[in-house]
Amino acid sequence: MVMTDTQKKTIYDIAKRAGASPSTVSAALNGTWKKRRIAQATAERIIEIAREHGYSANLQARALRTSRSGLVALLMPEYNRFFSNIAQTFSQEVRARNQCPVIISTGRDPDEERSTVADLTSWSIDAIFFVGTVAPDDLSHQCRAAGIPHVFVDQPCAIAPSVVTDSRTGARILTREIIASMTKRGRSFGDDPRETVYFVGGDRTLPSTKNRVDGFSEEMYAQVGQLSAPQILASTYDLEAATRTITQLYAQLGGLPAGLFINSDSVFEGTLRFLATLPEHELSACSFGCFDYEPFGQLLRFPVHMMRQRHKMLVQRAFALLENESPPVIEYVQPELYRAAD
Amino acid sequence: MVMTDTQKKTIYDIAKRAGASPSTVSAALNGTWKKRRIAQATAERIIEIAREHGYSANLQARALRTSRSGLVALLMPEYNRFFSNIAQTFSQEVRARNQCPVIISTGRDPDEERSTVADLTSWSIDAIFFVGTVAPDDLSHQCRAAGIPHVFVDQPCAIAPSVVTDSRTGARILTREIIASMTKRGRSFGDDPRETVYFVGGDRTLPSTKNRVDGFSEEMYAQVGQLSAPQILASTYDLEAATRTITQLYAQLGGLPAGLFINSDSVFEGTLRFLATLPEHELSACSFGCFDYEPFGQLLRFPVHMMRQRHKMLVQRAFALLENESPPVIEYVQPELYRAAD
DNA sequence: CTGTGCTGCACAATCGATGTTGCACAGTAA
DNA sequence: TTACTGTGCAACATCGATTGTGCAGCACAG
Repeated sequence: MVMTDTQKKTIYDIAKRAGASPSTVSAALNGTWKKRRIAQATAERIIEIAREHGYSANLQARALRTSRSGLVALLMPEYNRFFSNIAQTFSQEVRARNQCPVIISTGRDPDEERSTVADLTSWSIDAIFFVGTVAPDDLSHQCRAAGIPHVFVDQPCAIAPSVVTDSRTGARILTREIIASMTKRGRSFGDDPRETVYFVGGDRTLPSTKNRVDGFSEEMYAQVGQLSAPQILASTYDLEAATRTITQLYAQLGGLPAGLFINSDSVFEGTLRFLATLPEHELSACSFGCFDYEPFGQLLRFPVHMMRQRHKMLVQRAFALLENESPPVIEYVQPELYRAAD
Repeated sequence: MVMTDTQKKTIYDIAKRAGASPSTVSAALNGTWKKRRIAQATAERIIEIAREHGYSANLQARALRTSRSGLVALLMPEYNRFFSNIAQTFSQEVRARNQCPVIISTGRDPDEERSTVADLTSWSIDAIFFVGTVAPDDLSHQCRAAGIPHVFVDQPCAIAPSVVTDSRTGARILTREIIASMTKRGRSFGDDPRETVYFVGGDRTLPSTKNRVDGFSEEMYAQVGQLSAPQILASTYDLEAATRTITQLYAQLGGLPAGLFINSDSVFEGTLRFLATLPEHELSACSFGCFDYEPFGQLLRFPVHMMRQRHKMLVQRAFALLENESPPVIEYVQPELYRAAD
């Protein structure tokens, strides 16, 4: 292991040391030497010399020449627990393929998303994973124009392969659980606006929230036969907004409702900031469900049912779609119910 | 906005359209046209044409030529809450500088770290931020050999600029809070091994844990005048291991101790998996402190004091050190105490 | 009319890796 | 000996942007 100098090593340096030509060195090092009819002995000698000199290829040069960068990008809105899990899995999968993960959060800003994709195309990115993006179709067009394979996770796109959680079914199941929990607490649906379940958080203009609202509504109709518009308070995923929403709801109803369907991790956190100020008995009279899994949710002062999205499966299926050059399809992954001890 | 074809545009294409030479186009587009004595009219015409044609530079080519990539990397162990916060801030800061963040988790594996840095050097990375890495000195040498500016966050390095939380002071303060909480609960230190505080989780071979153990020990000595070796159970940050540790401790003591110093987010989660199985009165008899901030910790069935690390400050100070080409120094950032309502 | 200086730009080398083409040489068949 | 087939490798063009250098053309002084 002789590090003669700390300078960059190129195939030209190695070629000189090995008494060979740069093209031979290149072939030896990237394994194409057999195709190129380089003698095995020559190849091995070159590889050994490269190792000794700590050679590592200049990836910009390679990418420029081959127009493939070995970079795979993940665009996500923010680093909350769900997206971080996705990022973690993504990172592992990419590295397992000997590529380099590039993870970027765009804060749910469509312009930011557009310009990020533009940046990435300048990098000859090999593929892009979009997670929870705001304007999928635009992004897909951008990628298509640049010839970049891409896939959508957690938010479907009509014109590109997508893998999403089956939010509608998941929401039905979670709603059913909340209602069952209410019944156990001896609460029943009535004319008092407090005696029902409220849906809090998320953005109805986005498919995932829309599907959860649909699932929630369907189950409410099926079980209770009634649902009023004000029961659904879904305009944003913002944490602070969630705090305001629940605060207002509490003021308006003169207390907590009988049940709360909490849409997402961040909404959960925002809601809890208000709930933390309430006395124990008010909390234990309400039935909670959260569409996202938060481990700490198991240890709150009150039970919370949770829908866990299977991030590993989502990402792995997304890779599969990419690698099979899938046409635009939407693949659904079922979430898992975590049932709290009531 | 005429998109004649979806193919890649190069400065050569633009040059042809503008009736200029590629070098002139290059100068016009990257703002050096004044230096190169290009007429303002020419520059503006070229810029306009480039915009019309949706030109965007091939960054590989630029990086190859200039040997600066515009990529800034962050290496971190995993995506827990603390590191995700760091990643979020990092991402914003990098993009604010018109560069591209590359975030990679290496799972606390030193080999993984080494090979990742090797990969990154092949990308002519402009700078690397190391967060919570296992073997800082090796990594620093690697970077130095490749001429890559770098900085350590949350884990100091003797031979490179570092920004870390003042863990020792933080641990003293948190320990003091736990002891105060015990006193409120009417528990005092005695011969019964349950009547004291235990330190759980982390890796004593790592500086941050070591400093927290030191702070913990100092405060225990100062306040109680006694401390026994078995009180410190710090061998890993692993979540499952934390569950096992607390389970064993409980079995061994025949119950919870009077106080628990929980080292880090992930250890908190692991510990809670066991604590969740205990009855309320056992939990409320114990005083908890966690060295990390977890918002959900405010809403558990029992109070938990927490030390919040200031991730934004950590990252911003790290950028400052990098940009000033700081010599090897260790900069300390004070964490903030979140005091639970006992 | 020659020389000097400035303006405005084009030319060409360069970064490092890739892959196509082609050449020298050895071996074999005719 | 000649022609032909393979083998093993080197030369060279190429990817697209940057940058040092050079050279027209013009104005103006001498």
